[in-house]
Amino acid sequence: MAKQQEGTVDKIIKTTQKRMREAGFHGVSFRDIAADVGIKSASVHHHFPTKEDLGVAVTDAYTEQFLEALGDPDDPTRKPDELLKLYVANFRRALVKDKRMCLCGVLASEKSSLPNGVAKSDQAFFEKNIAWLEAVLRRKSPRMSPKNRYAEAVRIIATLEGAMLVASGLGDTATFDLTTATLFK
Amino acid sequence: MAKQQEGTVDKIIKTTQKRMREAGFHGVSFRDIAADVGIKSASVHHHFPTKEDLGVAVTDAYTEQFLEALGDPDDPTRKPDELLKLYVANFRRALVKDKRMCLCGVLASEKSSLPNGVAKSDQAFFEKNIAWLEAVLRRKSPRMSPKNRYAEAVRIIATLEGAMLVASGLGDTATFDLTTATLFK
DNA sequence: CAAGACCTATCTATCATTAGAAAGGCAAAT
DNA sequence: ATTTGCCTTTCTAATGATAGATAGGTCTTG
Repeated sequence: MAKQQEGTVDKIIKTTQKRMREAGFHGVSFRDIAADVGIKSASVHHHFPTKEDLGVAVTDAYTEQFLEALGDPDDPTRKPDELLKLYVANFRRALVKDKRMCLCGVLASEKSSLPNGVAKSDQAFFEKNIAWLEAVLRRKSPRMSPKNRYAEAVRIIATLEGAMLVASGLGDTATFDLTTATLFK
Repeated sequence: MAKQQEGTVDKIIKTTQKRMREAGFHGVSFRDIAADVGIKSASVHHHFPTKEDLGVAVTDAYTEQFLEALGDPDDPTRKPDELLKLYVANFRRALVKDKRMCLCGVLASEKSSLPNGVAKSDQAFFEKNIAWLEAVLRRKSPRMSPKNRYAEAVRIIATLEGAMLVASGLGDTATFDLTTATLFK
């Protein structure tokens, strides 16, 4: 049976993302992924020869999907404050709806043990998020210095990642709202 | 040769902590730990029969050591503001000096895949930290409501864990200072 | 028929875990 | 003081399960 399942690659990426957000890079195996998708592990290797390849693909897809949901930070039809609220809502959804940490947060916590390519893709997630936030802040507070803008952008993403982490550690997603309530003021 | 090495258990715990902070629970093996300590993996099992046992011991030891470094939050000879600065410094040291994430932050990010005992010990770390912060805040701002005190305590630890995570993701420890600079005001 | 997707089958390495033996320390019994 | 025996620690050796990865075949589609 060699049906070229239209979405096998997508299924693999989606399943891997889910599992890696639960167990980290080292807590996921080709066999588990294959079983979820309904194929054999050799078939996963056909699409992603090495685990590093798979990790990079999953991380990049996650980043792309995340940024796509945010949209253009310079879109003149949306106010900076709305965009920042959207940003928080995006993280909130990842935690409350998916019941899972941010993939790139999980990977960041085990970064020094990741294959090079995965570590690089993970870093790109943070850099792109910071760039998006800086763009919004440039519109919101044009007089803020670039240095302070960068610091504020980092502070926002750090607070959100931290809120997810602690909510996860406490096993209580309500903690996220408690933490992020005072993010902007 | 059956020399009862005085500190074998301590060495195992220390080595495991170091490795788990780099690679997470699933990224660590009995063999690696044994090799670091200079014994065989069977000997590690003698002290910690299962990986869950080892994980619990390491997490509890980390928590105890962490809280010990903080000291009594109600010590009248130390001002609340000093204690909060000490708290930040404690996290900073973990990141900058050890060049590693907080152990319990790493474990929190893969919590849903942890053995029950480890997940429980990890949660205890956060609860005890929050209790310590609440105690300090009770002295610093006696008129603050218990609910707000809790929220503020969670916000503090979340910001610190998030700052570590993002600093790790960016591969730049300076990010930690940038993020935590405006923690109190 | 050529290419892509998936398979069976297998490899080697590593995983956590266990059984059983050797070796040394310690203390009661001699 | 020496012997006896237990306790702890560590070892060798092996278990079955699982890891990532590969070779080569089969089927389907274009």
